[in-house]
Amino acid sequence: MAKYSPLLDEVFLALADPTRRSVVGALGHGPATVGELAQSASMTLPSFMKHVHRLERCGLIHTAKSGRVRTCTLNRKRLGVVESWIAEQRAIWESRTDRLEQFVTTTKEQS
Amino acid sequence: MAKYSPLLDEVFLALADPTRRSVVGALGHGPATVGELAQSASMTLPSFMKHVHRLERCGLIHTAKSGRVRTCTLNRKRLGVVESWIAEQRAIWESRTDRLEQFVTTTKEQS
DNA sequence: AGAATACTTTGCCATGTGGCTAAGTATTGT
DNA sequence: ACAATACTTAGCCACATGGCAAAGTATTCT
Repeated sequence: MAKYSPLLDEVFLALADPTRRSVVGALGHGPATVGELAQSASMTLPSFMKHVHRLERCGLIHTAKSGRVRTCTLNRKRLGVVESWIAEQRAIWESRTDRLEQFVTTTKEQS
Repeated sequence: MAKYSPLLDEVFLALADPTRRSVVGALGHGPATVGELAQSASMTLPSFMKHVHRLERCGLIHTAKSGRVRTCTLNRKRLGVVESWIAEQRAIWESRTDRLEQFVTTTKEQS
């Protein structure tokens, strides 16, 4: 359980940048083109594209090119991996496997 | 709304590393010393300390030294900033401010 | 055809990240 | 006192990240 997950690495890393979180927020309202998003981020296109690529690579967004315009859409489900991880942590906290409990349990079993 | 949050940057970045997520997972069972944690991460202490510092800096864990031993404890509440951010995103999705809705609303107002 | 648009590719650069070894410091055990 | 333990500090290194400008490509407009 709780194996190493490259996907979690990528998703958390993607969200660790204000520009990218702001893109996620913007796309929450609906799809937008790379140009529109880059402009609102006041950043050059090449720089901005790196953020788009990173978001796309970990599946947080999807992009498609039509003519010369690339449109980005949010993949809402992908945030689920973060929620799942947090839920997993909660499960650990709530499980009766902490040290004190373990001691008590073991002691009981021995009696 | 949804201003730039250095705390979110730090928390997400802290969680974007398997070693650090594993520390969070381990501390979910209860406090542990730096030495114990470093050993289970099969990493030298200096390297491991960087992870500890990063986790502490963003408030995900708290550490205290007693004698020559430093003990780490998880700050469960800190994961709340991630949950809040995701909740905020959900709120955006569910708000009626997407493009189609905005168009409809604006059009109605104009009539 | 030629110009304008919207990316895309390339290459550069400063800084950050994550690992190590070696040496230093403060506690604790004998 | 001396040795062992548990960090801590300092310094090095390879690679990743995040920004830019300049030049290239594919569409669309006139």
